[in-house]
Amino acid sequence: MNTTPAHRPARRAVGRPADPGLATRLLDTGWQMFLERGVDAVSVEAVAAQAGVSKATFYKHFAHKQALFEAAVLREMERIEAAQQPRDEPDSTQSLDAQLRQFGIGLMEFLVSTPAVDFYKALAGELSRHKPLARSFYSLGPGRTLTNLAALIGDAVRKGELEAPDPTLAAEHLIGLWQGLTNFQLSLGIDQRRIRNAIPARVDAGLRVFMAAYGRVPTKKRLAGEP
Amino acid sequence: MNTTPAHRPARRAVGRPADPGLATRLLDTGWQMFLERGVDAVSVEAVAAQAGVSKATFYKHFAHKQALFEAAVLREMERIEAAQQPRDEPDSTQSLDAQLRQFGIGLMEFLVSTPAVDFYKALAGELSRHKPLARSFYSLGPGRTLTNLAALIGDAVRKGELEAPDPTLAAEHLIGLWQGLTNFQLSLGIDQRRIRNAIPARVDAGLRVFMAAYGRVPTKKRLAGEP
DNA sequence: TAGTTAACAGACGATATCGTATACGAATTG
DNA sequence: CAATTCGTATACGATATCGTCTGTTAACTA
Repeated sequence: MNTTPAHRPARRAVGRPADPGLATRLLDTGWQMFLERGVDAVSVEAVAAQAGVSKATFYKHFAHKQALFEAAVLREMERIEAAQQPRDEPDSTQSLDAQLRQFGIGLMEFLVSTPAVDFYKALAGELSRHKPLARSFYSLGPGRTLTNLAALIGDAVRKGELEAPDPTLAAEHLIGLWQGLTNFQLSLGIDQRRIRNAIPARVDAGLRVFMAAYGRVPTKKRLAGEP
Repeated sequence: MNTTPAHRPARRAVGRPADPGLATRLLDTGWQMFLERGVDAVSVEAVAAQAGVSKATFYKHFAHKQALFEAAVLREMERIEAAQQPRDEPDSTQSLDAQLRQFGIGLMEFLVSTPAVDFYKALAGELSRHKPLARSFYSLGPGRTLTNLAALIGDAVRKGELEAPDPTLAAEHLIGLWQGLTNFQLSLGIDQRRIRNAIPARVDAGLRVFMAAYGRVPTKKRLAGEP
């Protein structure tokens, strides 16, 4: 049965070896084209050509065009999940303020990043029809961020550093403060650069407002917007 | 030349009168189908059939399918603009708090409404490629709201009711507090109903945080989330 | 009633894309 | 070299949709 020894991982070493990067290349190319022109507007032939591959070869890797799209979405979701790991675990030796700041900067930098924006656009458009996918994206992305931040805030409350009866609501407030109207601007393709540059200031300003409301000691000294 | 008296508004009263609601009906039907299935996935024939009209008749009203889409977008933008008029002019005899509350409830109810959500989905998806349209939507919708709220806050600052060095930033903060993560939830089709029901509570909670930070007298008595 | 215009029904040619199928070239192992 | 597997090139049938066009009926005015 096996042409290879049983203790080795089964591998077919006969014949021309498969191009190892092909599937990835197709995913990359296809995803990018889908984002630029929309799924329906992109033909399989075009994707194949762009990836330097014949149409027949494409169909050896993906059964339908739709399969390519779904695979690309899944891969993108894995990336989003991976990007969340390091972001959401702030250095707990730091002060609360520094931890929140770090969280905010990580979050905003992620939200502004091209993959996130693109993914969100695609999702809002094509995938609001795929309810299950949309749900799992929410709990994997925004939902998870909310949970993590709420946990951080909850800890601070227990330590007496914050006063927040509902940590989840507080977390949502903080995220809202950071976000402002950037969600609109980003998904409409406006001012991406300016937003990116303003991230630290934006995070600080939001944090000051947050602390004024939720801080244990009312720290209303300097207001957001002034040195 | 004129078959009608010159002092009358020119009207062609000869022949079978055009169905007055037809263009509107086509716009309604088409827009709805576009939102449900996406522009490319909807055929002209399907739109015509759904509107109870033959394909030929469709083409007498719109040159292309694209023309229908663009016309529908423009109409939707006009609606959005119209919906803004009454919302953004709060009763100035009321207290600041009441005015802001009114503004927030109006805003959130609008954001949650189906037309707004649908339009936003469509825009993020299909129209992020139409830069000019996207820009004008932003300044007509979110941008305008921001301006109006900033003006309201600026007035309050001049009256000594608020302390906000940068009213626009303050306005963005307030909107962000109100919005929270609803933008994600809405455009992903999650929990629309729950969000709608929670609007007043959400607006109040956000407002309390806002006042704690920007209020002239630190009003940090009861925090958001507790009676 | 005659003239005129709106709308209908349906066929049409022109494309475009899908997914498949066929035959050939390329790379690798034994 | 022979066997084998990957990929290429390209043609193919099957749809599907586009936008047009023809001929007919409906509604209304003068």
